[in-house]
Amino acid sequence: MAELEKTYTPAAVEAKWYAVWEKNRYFHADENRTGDEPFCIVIPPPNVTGMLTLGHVLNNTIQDILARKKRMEGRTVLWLPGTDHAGIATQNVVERALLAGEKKSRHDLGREEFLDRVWQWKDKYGSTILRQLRMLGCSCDWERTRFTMDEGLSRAVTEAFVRLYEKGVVYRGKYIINWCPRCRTALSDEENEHQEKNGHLWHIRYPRQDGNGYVVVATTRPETMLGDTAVAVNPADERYKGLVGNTVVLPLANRPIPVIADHYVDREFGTGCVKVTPAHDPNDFAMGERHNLEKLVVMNLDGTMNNAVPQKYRGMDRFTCRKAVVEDLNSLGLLEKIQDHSHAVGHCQRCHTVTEPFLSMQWFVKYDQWIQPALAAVEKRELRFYPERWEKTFAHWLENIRDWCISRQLWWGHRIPAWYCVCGHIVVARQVPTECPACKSTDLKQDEDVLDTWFSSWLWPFSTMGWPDETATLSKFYPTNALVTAADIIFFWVARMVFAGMEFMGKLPFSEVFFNSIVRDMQGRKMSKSLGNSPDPIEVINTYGADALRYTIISLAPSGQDVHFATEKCELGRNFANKLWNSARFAMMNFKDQTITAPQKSQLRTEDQWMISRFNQAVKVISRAIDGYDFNAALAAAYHFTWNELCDWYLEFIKPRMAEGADLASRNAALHTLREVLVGTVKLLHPFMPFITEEIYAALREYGVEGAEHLIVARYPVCDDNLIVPNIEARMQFVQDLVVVIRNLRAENNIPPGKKGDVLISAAEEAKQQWIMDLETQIKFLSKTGTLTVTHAAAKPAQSVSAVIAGAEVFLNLEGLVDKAAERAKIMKDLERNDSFLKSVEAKLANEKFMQHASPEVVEKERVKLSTTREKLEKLRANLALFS
RNA sequence: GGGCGAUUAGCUCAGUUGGUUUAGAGCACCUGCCUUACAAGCAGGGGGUCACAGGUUCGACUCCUGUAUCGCCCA
Repeated sequence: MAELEKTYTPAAVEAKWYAVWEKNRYFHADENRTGDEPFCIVIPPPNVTGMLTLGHVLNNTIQDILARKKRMEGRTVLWLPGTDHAGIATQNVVERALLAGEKKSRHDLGREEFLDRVWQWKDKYGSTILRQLRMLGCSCDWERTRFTMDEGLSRAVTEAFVRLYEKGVVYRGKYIINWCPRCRTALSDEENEHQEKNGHLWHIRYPRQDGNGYVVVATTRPETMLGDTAVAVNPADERYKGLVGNTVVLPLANRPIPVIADHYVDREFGTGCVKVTPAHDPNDFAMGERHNLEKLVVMNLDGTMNNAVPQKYRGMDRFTCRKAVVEDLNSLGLLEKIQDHSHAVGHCQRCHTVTEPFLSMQWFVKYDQWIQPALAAVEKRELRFYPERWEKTFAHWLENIRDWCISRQLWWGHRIPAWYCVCGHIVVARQVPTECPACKSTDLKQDEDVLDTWFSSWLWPFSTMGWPDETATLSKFYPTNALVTAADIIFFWVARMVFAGMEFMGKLPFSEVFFNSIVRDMQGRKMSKSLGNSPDPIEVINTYGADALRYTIISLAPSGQDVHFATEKCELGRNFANKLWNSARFAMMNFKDQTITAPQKSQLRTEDQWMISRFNQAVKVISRAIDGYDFNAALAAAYHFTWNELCDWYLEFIKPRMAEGADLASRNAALHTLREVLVGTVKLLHPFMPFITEEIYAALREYGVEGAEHLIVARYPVCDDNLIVPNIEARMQFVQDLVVVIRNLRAENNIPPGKKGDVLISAAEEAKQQWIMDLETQIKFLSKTGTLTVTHAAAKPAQSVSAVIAGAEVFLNLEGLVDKAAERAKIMKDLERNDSFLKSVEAKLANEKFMQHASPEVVEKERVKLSTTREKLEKLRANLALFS
């Protein structure tokens, strides 16, 4: 028979059970199973180069909680795992390693050789994070692990691209994009992160060509003036009425440029007169289109100035050039003033270099056709977000997006399936074309660029299931049920998956999206490598156990708020695991002495019925909370049930029935109740703490527990409302109050722990007297009482202290040790408290408006308060009299 | 500049349609306990004018308006 160690040690237990689960293929979702309701989640694929972070721990623990609960409810659960090739990030990592190791750049190796190296890297480190997820206990269907650059998923990417190109949704064009001069690639608007920077606003004089003075323009980026092709004012601006149509001479470059009028110009900004640089600013680009301005690119791809600028500035870095331009303008007397100015500057999400708006030929995805359907889906509640407020953010973004720039000047990624013919024709095709359909030439060159990583991720919910083929997996599991992710990728990923799902599958990819918290340190700072405030989850698991980490991070994560995490906090989880462990240990120490049989209902004592009632209540609360994505509340309820109700009260209550010589039928009833509730408890806790619960379940099975061999596939408890008995709960509550009040009296009067007390209880109601007698032994045991006397209406014995609860008065005999002054002070305090409470209740009931407006239930509650408080006060006054 | 969130005990947070609350929990703190499940524990205790100012209401931590501080998102 199983015997448990005194403290729970996670390491061996965790490895053992994970192996058992995998061996039994419990994680595997059978796409051919019929007659059940499937449940599916796709993992937000971590970067293939990544290591597990606490953010992953939280995100995946939540997914595992859902997966395990639904699995225990008998559904076929598919939690589909995999990794993302993370174009820029991965390429950067390998490039850095290459530079550090062999002092070579990717260009030294060449495209093919470099890609070989990336694949080698992926093969070597790519499964690290998936292995780490196993250590966390994640019940993913590993047999279906996918990678965004797999053959199948690559085929899906090509298919999506070609279809959208054929519909005109994917197009190629020359527009302003965000350019990272360090990564030397275009970025999407989402990858361009705005940061508030303290900069300057330079006011520059542009002399009029007619020699009639000058106009003053204000700019935050003076170096771009070298690419100006106009100056613009608002047509309604009286100050510049006569200026429009004139020509000014662009300083330094000495080029004549026109003054134009455009409604876009903000009269309030700077001087109300702006420089126009169509090749280096999105708004100026639009103006350039409207006015047919030349679009003059003045920079190279690395952020240095190109040959379109005067000799002096060529080859200068853009920021060096900014200084030079300002100095030169100043020495020419053309710098009117410099103002401090704070503004948002775009930075590369990956390397944090300041990005440059840049005119460039790129591939784009048109968003228009999906915006209204996506908004409608949210509107109609077909797509729900938790917490709900993200729906607003989502809608706001949808209403303000620009087309998606999807081409990247990288090597690592899906190469764009477009070929250019010498004749100028573009072939977009699923297969490598052999000849140009226009001119039959075989001289075709494939586009050098790759696609944005998100162009593969947005297909994830169905590309992982075999799309574009019509597979059994797709038909069973698509659409998925829930998506659990971090809110920082709501635009990158969530929104685009919604688009792709509608476009390619004709159905939303999921109906519910839960956004988990961001994990921060105790000071509220984001976890980061450079701050060194980011604990390694694997070390945490090794120290405290995976269950403890899972427990801790869920209990710390309030829904909708950030988590403040510190490694030591895992003591929470470890302590709870140990508590659970010991409750099982206690149970089994008693199980081994007696064969447990199902008791008659009449053999169940009050505390047994109470425990069953509380358990069913817990089932209801916990199950609902999980289904409502309120994991924090679910776990708090599970904690409270396990620790405070099962351990603190029930286990203590039945101890007298465990003693030698106790009635065996009663003992059996307690053991049976305990066993069933304990099994139920580990079932409730299994989604949160899979390992320890599986271990306890295995041990319990040796004492006659029926059901599945392993907890992971056992049936999740269902609340039986008939077993929730308010009368039993009220009875127990009364007895608990009694025990607490006696303990208080003992503590207040410094009764030594070893000394038993004599207690007299006065209870007017017959029923309450019976409640007490029914549980006399337990009350005595828990309150260290020697003799317990219950009467209808007792006068306070001399040399005793007293306390009043609803429905009873308790006297503890002190054998002449009463400290009269202290006792009086205590009673006075109690009197005052109750008296002020009584007054507030009386005031309410005397208030006509309250009686008019308040519901009958509320009024009744107040009446009950009134009578119980009056009764208490009466007793307290009587007792006080005895001490004066 | 626009939007969203937060502000409750020393710390981290609950408080779900306004009245079961004289505002709760965990940690920390204080007192007493190795009571044969657990000292990673047990029993008891102290500690909060619910950020501030108005308003609605018979009644506000809860609803409304404004202010302050902090954080996030978007431009």
